[in-house]
Amino acid sequence: MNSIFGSPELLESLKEHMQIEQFAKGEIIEQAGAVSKRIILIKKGLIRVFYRASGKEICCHFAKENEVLTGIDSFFTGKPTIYTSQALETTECYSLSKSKLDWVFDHVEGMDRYGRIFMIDAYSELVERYNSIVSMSAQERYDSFMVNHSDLLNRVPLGYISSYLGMQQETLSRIRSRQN
Amino acid sequence: MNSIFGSPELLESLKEHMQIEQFAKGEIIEQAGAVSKRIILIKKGLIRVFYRASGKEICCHFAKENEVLTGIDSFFTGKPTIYTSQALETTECYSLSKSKLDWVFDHVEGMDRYGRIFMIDAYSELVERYNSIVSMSAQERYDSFMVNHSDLLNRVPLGYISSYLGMQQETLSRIRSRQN
DNA sequence: AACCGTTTTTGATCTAGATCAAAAGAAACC
DNA sequence: GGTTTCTTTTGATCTAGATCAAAAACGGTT
Repeated sequence: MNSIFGSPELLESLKEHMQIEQFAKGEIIEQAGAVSKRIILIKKGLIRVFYRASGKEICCHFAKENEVLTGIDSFFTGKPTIYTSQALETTECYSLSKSKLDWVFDHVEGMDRYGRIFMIDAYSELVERYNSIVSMSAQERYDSFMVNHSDLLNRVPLGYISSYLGMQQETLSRIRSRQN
Repeated sequence: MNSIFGSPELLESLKEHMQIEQFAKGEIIEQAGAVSKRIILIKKGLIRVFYRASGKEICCHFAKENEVLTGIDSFFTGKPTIYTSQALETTECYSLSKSKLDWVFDHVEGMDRYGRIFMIDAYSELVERYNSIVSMSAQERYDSFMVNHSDLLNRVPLGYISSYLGMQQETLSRIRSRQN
């Protein structure tokens, strides 16, 4: 999921143009309403991405070390994002500004292709989440989360995970307890 | 949603390399399990895309005239698709084989960029559907479908629409009747 | 260790939408 | 026009998960 930075060698050379940013636990990295202006590669830490719908915060993504984070809806389209991202732990990132990335897209051979492939990956991931919510029960969604992201269970408050899984916190708690 | 073919001029020149294909009502265009081998631009008609989950057919997409259809999961990755596409009306298409499109990606300047943008559009659309299923009631999903796709209501059997909207056919029927 | 705020669990009740079943309408076919 | 088959509607019942409410558990802080 970090193929947007192309090959490992390309990533190394891009790092020269990237800034290191630090975020404290709880700090807002990007606020809903703004235009996403940087792409982030997480070195260490954990971020949640959420949006508001009918008065509630809905968590739609977690990103941890070695993963790439960007408001795809906004970063590539230039429209204001509906997503807020927040550090859940002390987090250290490499960040690349949009203007620099645009420069890279325009000047580095093959970069558009990496971008296209990055989007295909993101799309496939979303398709899976969509299907899981349409055709799986709360229990099944929890099971599948445990298979793919069991490490997050101890790093993320339950309420964020439950909203990510599309259920109430109480429901998740009950599922978890009847599991032993 | 047909930006994958680039500019209107590019589309015109691509049409020379495309075949015209006809499908009868009910005909299967691409079967689940196969590798998607062509991209289709619909000239006239209507197609549904569905997959099987827990014994049921779930409709995940409709495509009509002037829209582009491809198994994104398979066409770009080369893996077998889980989707079946079927003509719901007599349908006429332009079709471009994967090998030709790959050639285009390799030889036509700027094509990867169109591909990337096509993916961004597809992604945005999916995000909206995902959010609607997570945070909207059956009634609200129906309302929003009516705003965006009211024309399909008379062209598509109710059962396909209900599965597209993530509800039972009976539920959709009831919603529709209490509307007057 | 006692206090306070946050997170998680447990209990009781409610409801949107599923499921099961059958009737009513439409189309398609001879 | 009547019979068969497919589609939609209507009715009765059931259930997963939501909601409301309160108790327990878990940190931090002083």
